[in-house]
Amino acid sequence: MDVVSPELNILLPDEIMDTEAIVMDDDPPAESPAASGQSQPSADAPIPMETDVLAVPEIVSLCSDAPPTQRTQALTTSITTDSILCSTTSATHLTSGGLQKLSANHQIILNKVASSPGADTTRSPGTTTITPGGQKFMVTAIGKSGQSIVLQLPHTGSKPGSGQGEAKANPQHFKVLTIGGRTDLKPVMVGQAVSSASQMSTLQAQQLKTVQIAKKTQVSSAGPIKFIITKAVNNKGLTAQTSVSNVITGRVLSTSSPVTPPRTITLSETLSSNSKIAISPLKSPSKPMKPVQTVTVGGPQFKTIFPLSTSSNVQQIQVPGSRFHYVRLVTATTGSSTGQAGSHCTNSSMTAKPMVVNTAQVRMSVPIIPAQTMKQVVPKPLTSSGQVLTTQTQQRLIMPATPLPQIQPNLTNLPPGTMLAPGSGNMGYTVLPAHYVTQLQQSAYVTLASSSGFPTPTCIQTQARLPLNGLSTSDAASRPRKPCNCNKSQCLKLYCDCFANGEFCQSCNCTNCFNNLEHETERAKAIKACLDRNPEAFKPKIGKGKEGESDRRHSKGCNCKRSGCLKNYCECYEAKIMCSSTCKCVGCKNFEESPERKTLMHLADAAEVRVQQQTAAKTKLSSQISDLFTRTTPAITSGGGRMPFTFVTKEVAEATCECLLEQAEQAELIQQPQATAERMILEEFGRCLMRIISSAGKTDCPSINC
DNA sequence: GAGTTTGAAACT
DNA sequence: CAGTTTCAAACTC
Repeated sequence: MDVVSPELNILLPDEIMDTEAIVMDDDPPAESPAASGQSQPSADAPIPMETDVLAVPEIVSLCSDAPPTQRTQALTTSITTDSILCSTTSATHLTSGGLQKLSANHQIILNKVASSPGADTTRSPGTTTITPGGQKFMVTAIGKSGQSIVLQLPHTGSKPGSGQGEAKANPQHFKVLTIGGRTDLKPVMVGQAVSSASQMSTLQAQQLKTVQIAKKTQVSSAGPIKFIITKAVNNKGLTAQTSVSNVITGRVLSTSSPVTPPRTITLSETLSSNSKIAISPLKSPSKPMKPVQTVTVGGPQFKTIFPLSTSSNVQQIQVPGSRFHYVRLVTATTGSSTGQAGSHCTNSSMTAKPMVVNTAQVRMSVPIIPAQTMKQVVPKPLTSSGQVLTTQTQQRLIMPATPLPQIQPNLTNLPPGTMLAPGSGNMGYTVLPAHYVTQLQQSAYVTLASSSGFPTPTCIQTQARLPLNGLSTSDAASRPRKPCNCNKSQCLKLYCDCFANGEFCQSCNCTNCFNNLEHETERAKAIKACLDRNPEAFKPKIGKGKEGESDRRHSKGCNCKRSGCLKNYCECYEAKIMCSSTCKCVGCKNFEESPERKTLMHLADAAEVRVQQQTAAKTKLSSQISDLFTRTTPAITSGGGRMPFTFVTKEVAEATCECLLEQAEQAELIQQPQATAERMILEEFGRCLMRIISSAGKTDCPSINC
């Protein structure tokens, strides 16, 4: 997968440097006559915006692809807010047409049409459509209390051959669409989808697809509408959810009149079978959100890329108990400010939820940090005045529209999972390590799961990682990160293992460390410098060898001269691989038939065996000691007994010594050899011990009689 | 723990 | 590209 999909790039040129969001409503004219009445793009505003409150109820409809006779129930709700923020994680390429099918099995077209009640919500161009077979779509309005919208897709027969089998495998496949900013997400089920709250548990257990649209209280009609749809799509349950998610930000058409053109939000994507979508409200009306603007681009390198931000809108966040730095990404805004940085994301249950998408084609990940769970350490103002703007937030764009000559050519060479976040540096990006993403996601999941009243079974997910310098994903994830000890490199050169592995320094012993978010500018520059020197600087050094060769081999090969490639100085040896033809080492002994290597291996094996034996012995000894202590404890507690050392009193010791001396005198008296004398003494000592032990539990003061 | 060795990375 | 320097990890004592 391309880092920047061509479809996405189509949208980028006008977006890259401004704060406009991606329009998600421009269906192809041929297919969307309903959308033809939308705000017409202009030179100044190529992307229609929707900013005004609708005076007329809007119809949010979800229609299936089924024939008109199988129309989806359309629920009507009055939407009082003008902007919608959604975030979506998906493998979808957002096209200008707003639709790109990746699979026929799961297609979701979410369409919001501003029209009077009763407007035709059937499957017509520009209407929301969900077409997985037998899936139900639940829409919940959270912008207004009690205005939950539940849309249910009729359990129509799936299109022949388009995932029908999958639909059968998961006959109850729900999708929840929530509109508004209400925090207490309690979807109301209508129709045959789910009729009671008690059924939500069932819903959770099943494949749940939730599309939740957070609506912002309408403050102004001038600003662009934020529209982020967040969807987490899992593949085949909760296990092995290696995925990448994509957040697509866009705008809703702006309407300034009650008689507005149809407002259409079209989100199209293809979901894998058994996929799940977890959508979250991103803000509440009372607390304007900070749009977490993230764009993830997945691919072989599992990149997560955050869009360029012209302002320093990265807020560093320190999560107590976490050894990772977190960063909150906040979009620049143009409206008034509240000065409440970091307090706008109010819905912890669904806000800033890392979404994981797993599709057959791409893997993307977008961690969106729940603001409430994080302690902001170094809030970075969105504006020069340090104020956080809360109105007319402008959604930034996902990916640069035009190629970034500085970064983009090297995007594929960043460390696995590298995330480019808006930064204040010259590059405008902050490269976040892969582990940050995972850790951040996991942390967010846990937080969300614990704090959310909304079902979150889909949130407990894990993210597989790509190999990290030859380590398997599990190894890379589980291995204890070795703290670095850098002094002069500021941890911004490849000397630093943390930096080289794409990690931030954390709990390291380094001095003058710049490998953290506090020095994002320097770090970004350093990364760029490294990539300039070597475009593959952050690629795993240990990769697959050529066909017929060893599975693992050093990409560059080592250059050892003195170590014989049998010490950890050698990167090949360190990676437990043998040197290959790519190595330029001298006196290499790290090859298959090398006797030195075999000897070393044997020694290593022997050492390992010894370690295991020692460990076993220690374990056994500890167990015995524990057992001994356990046996003596009852005597101590129940019989008023004493610890063993308490009855080896001074008197007892003196008596014992007297016995031993007497025994020695006797041996000397009978002129026994020294060896015999020693044996007699030791035997006497043994008898003394036996008497001490035997009398310990009987009397308070054991007597020693020779 | 201090000092040495080593080789990758960085620099020229 | 090659030689040199810098650097931090590995290693030794």
